[in-house]
Amino acid sequence: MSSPDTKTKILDAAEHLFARDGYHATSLRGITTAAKVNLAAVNYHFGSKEALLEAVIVRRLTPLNEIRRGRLETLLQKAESTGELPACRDVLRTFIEPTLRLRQQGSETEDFVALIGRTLAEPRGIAMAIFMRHMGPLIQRLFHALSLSLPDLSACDLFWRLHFAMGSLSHIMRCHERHAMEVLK
Amino acid sequence: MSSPDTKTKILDAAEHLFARDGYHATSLRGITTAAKVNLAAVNYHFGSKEALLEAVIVRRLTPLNEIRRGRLETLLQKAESTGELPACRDVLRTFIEPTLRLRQQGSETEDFVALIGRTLAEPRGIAMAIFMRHMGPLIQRLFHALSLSLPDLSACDLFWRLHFAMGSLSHIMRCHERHAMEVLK
DNA sequence: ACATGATTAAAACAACTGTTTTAATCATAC
DNA sequence: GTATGATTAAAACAGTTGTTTTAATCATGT
Repeated sequence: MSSPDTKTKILDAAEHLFARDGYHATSLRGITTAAKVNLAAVNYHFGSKEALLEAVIVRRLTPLNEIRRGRLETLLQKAESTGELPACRDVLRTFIEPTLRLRQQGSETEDFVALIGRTLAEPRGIAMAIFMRHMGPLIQRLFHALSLSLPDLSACDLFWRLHFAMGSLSHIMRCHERHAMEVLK
Repeated sequence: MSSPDTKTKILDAAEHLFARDGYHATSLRGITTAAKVNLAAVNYHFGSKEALLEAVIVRRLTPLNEIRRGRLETLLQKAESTGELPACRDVLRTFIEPTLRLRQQGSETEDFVALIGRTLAEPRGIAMAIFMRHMGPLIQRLFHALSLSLPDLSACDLFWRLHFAMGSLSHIMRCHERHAMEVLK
């Protein structure tokens, strides 16, 4: 059990503290001491505090989005081949289930889920800009799939429904309890 | 139109900036320059930054809770006098409607609503401690009223339902329409 | 007009912030 | 072993933070 390398130690500590206290309330010194790492290591390996936040988010968001995109595309292909409309419920599942499954994998990823939930709750924060930069295309694809599954719904109405669904998801993500899965069901 | 006094100017500016950027991302210098007031005025009138946050919250939360408590008690009395159970929907109304009505009153109170919504989304933040200090008794009373309206529900289940209802309310409070559009592009 | 207390103004305070710099240490290849 | 580049360590940097201090100004009552 060799100690993980500096970069990972920083990412883990930052993920935990950003999720617990928020970006601005967390200092680099707090992160580096928690990670048992020299202060300058953050700027050496990541460049800046904001770049560290982006690295924390990207580390887990990229593979997560890959899973979501894969499930969404197969669902769309299946719908197209059978000529039927994709079910709205199934479309949302491709997005939400991988997220909640991530939390069950361990307490590390639990911090990440809480961080994202927190990010969604701060519309104009730094984290939100980073988040949207890596979520934009997938959200557009999700919106497209939903508009297929609900052809009679206006784009405006669909926007608001998706908006509220995201609000509920962010709430579930912030409050990590086992009941979350049952609620979706 | 005489300019409002220093205390009010500070409260207004702080309310706006706390709601927009969050507690930690807002500096006293940012507040005092926005309020066109000397820097030391904050510590003179309020004592500290945290006490200012509490004053910002209390200013609107106290009268709001007074309305909520009044509506809740009259509802409970009416139920007791008629011997019927209070309707769950009506109980929640006493809590939620005054909140949403506050937002319609103007852009000032809109900031406050956003601030509270933001507070509810940060479970362990400074604002949450202040918030709960002034909400505790009323929430207990609300929980009691809800347990009356849903007598067959276990306390545990009721807790979780109320928990999710609060999550939805906080989401609604956080997102005025203009912010919402940006989030989902 | 004057005295008294409340308020404002400007400056300084120490502590902390993210970042940079400079040296020391490490690993690795020759 | 020695040279080379990557990593770590310690210190210093300039800027900002919340808070205090000191003096000036204001308002108010007699």
